[in-house]
Amino acid sequence: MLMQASTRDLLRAHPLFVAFDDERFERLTAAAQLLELEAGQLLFQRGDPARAFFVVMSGQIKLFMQSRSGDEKILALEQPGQSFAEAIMFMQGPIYPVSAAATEPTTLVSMPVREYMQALRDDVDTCLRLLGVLSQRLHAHVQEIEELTLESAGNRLVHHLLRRAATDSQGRHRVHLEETRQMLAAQLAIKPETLSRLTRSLADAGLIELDGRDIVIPDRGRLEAYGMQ
Amino acid sequence: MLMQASTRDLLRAHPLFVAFDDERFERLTAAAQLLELEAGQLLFQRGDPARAFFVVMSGQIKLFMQSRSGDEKILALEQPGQSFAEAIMFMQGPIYPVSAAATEPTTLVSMPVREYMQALRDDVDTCLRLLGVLSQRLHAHVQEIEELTLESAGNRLVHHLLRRAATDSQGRHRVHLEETRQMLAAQLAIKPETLSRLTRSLADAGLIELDGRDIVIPDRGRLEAYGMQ
DNA sequence: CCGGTACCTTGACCAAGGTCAAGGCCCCCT
DNA sequence: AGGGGGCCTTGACCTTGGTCAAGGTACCGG
Repeated sequence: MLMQASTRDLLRAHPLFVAFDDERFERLTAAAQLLELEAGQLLFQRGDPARAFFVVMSGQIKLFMQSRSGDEKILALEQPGQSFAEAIMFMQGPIYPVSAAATEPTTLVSMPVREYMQALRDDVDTCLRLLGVLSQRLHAHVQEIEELTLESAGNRLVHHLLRRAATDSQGRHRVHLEETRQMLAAQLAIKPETLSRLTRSLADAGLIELDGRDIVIPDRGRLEAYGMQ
Repeated sequence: MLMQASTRDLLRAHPLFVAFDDERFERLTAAAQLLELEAGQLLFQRGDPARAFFVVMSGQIKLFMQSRSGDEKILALEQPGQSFAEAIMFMQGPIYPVSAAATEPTTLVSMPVREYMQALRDDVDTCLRLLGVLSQRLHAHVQEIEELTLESAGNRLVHHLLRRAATDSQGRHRVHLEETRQMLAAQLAIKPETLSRLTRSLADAGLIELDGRDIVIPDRGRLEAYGMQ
């Protein structure tokens, strides 16, 4: 694999590679491939035979599923430094269970399962890290199931905003939306129209302020209280 | 831990223990505890500090979550031979993310995380099996998220029935419900009233036949076709 | 055999969120 | 500056599934 130093460093620091010794890391990068995707390009589709997992180097990957009628649910947006589809290594029928596409020009490393599994067998430390990664993902999914079944669309939006909020230069809580509203709706499993109505009613109640691609939270405590009922 | 031979055999054969050598297995069973729960008894609650995971020996454990208003969603029903809550071993804040209760008189083995983790560190084979277990669970959850967001309640019921259907003595596809209708509803994340209406309309359409605690599927292909739209 | 209790079913009504259609806004492109 | 396209918003209406209340049914203990 041809690789810039920055790419190599990002991969080297990843939990699934950091514990390997240099020799094994070299062997793995030699087996890996560097992929470049254009905005919108499909990486794999649900049902495709799975022979590799991936680490994002730059750009963004959308993991999603589609209903027969074309509705889309976004399971995750993977950012630089994050890996995805590692779990397919341990499945009996190695098939991607969801689809993946780039949302913008994206570079990623494709790591073949065969080679990585060989390395894993000799490295308990990396096994344990991988267990940590999968456990975290499992927990996130359990939480998502909980919200989907027990919370209203409005509460899901509020929790999502609170989770993503960062403190800006003026010390205010703020969510910067890189993605379109449609994509945010697809993450929350609602329609864009509903998202629009929900943000409006939160704004009308003074719980959030809309500022272009940003959403400002003037009083975090008040929004949290609202999300609790 | 006091243990009958049958209990010991069931544990010995479990994926998370089968690969250990006898000495290590002895040390682990010595550290484990055998628990007896009555029907309805709570094992742990969401948020409790997590210091052990569990293997069901007999009976049944319900993993569930509750909304503030008391609605219940059942995440899984764990049967004899199945383990649960292993993932808490690898979480930063070791806390159970869901609640667990026995649905009937139940015996289970409580395995302390500390001891098991030590054993894991020396046994790549078991690490890999554990990765397999978690991957499968992850996949199941992804599928559940997909059904919750992209399928109607009716389709979820149909898929659930098709997944559980076994061939009976007359060669007919049949689902035997050990649980109450309310519990089935809580697994599907719908209300008992809705479940009742859905089974009725499937029965009226001749797609299923109700037979006490059993549901018979006279024509599997026809039900599958229905579930596809 | 009777009565109680919990579970299940049914009906009438309601609410959350989806659908469809129209219009507005923003941004890019020339 | 003008025009076009995609995105977002809004409004009117509809559908799905939930809510509430009233029976019905099955099983259990006496």
